[in-house]
Amino acid sequence: MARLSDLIEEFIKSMINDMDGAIEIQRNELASRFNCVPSQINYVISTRFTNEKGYYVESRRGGGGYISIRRLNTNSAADYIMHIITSIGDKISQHTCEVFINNFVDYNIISNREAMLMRAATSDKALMEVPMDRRDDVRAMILKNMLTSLTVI
Amino acid sequence: MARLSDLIEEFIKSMINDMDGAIEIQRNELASRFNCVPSQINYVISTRFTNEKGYYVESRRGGGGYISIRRLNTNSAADYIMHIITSIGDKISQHTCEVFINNFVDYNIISNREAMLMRAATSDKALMEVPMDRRDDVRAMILKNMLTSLTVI
DNA sequence: GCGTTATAATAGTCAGAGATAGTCAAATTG
DNA sequence: CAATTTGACTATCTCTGACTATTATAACGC
Repeated sequence: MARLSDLIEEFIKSMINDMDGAIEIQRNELASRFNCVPSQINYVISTRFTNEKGYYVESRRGGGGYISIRRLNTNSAADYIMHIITSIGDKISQHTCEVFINNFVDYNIISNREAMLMRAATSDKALMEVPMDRRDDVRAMILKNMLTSLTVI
Repeated sequence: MARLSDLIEEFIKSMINDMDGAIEIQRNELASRFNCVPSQINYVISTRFTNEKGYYVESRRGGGGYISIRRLNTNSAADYIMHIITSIGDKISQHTCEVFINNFVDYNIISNREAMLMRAATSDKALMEVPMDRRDDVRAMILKNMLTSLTVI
């Protein structure tokens, strides 16, 4: 049986996605949407939207009160990636490409496995079929495309 | 006379088969189906669904709790990938490529993020710089290279 | 008008009840 | 004896509700 807390968590997360990383909700409104007591919302927030999980929560009581939830890091990771994408020109060598990829691993933006996939896709070995003088162009496109896919979440 | 534990083991295994390698059960429900105490389920799991025997078990207590059992792909994942690699010819269309990638996700061989990276690297968009009549060759090489990298880990 | 005091509208806390699963050792079986 | 079965006790997660805390706004007294 699906837990109510999980449903609420999902709902909030998709709201956050829709709203580009930050939302402001009203506890009672959300509770009544899910037919639960308001304190259940606190439970969900305190167990699922913690700091360690990358969220920052603020709230205010009284008339016009609210709970705001912001997703941390994710956006700055996306920003960082976007920055790198724009800094990559029309061409990139295999070596420079690897430097970038290693940086992403260092910054915890991608996992080791993901790094291996990216290296594999941009290696000279993979681009053997492409004439040498066009390889760095193709590589740049592939790398940019992969990076862009990461910013979509 | 067949021991109860063996019956439960068989039951779980056939469920896993029916469900393509992964199930989620409720301890109490299963116990009452076999008219035994709940802890018997733990016994069966700890003696028959161990890591060495190729299973991965997770559980959660509390309301809506569950026990999930997954059959590991261990070496067969690498075997499966190698098999796919050899079955990919010198050319592959974007569409066929995506079918493969989606299958890998379904078989838990790659994560969703990894799938996105692979799609991004093999899309026509990424290969724009490559002349149309060479694209499927380059794509095949990139895909094979990425797949090979996965077997190394 | 201005400061003070209710009132209403929020959100927070915490402890207890309910719903699961885990552990371990004694009893049983074959 | 080794494997299985059982059950009492424990651990963990979820849900609920009573009580508390905070804030905005309206009402009041001067």
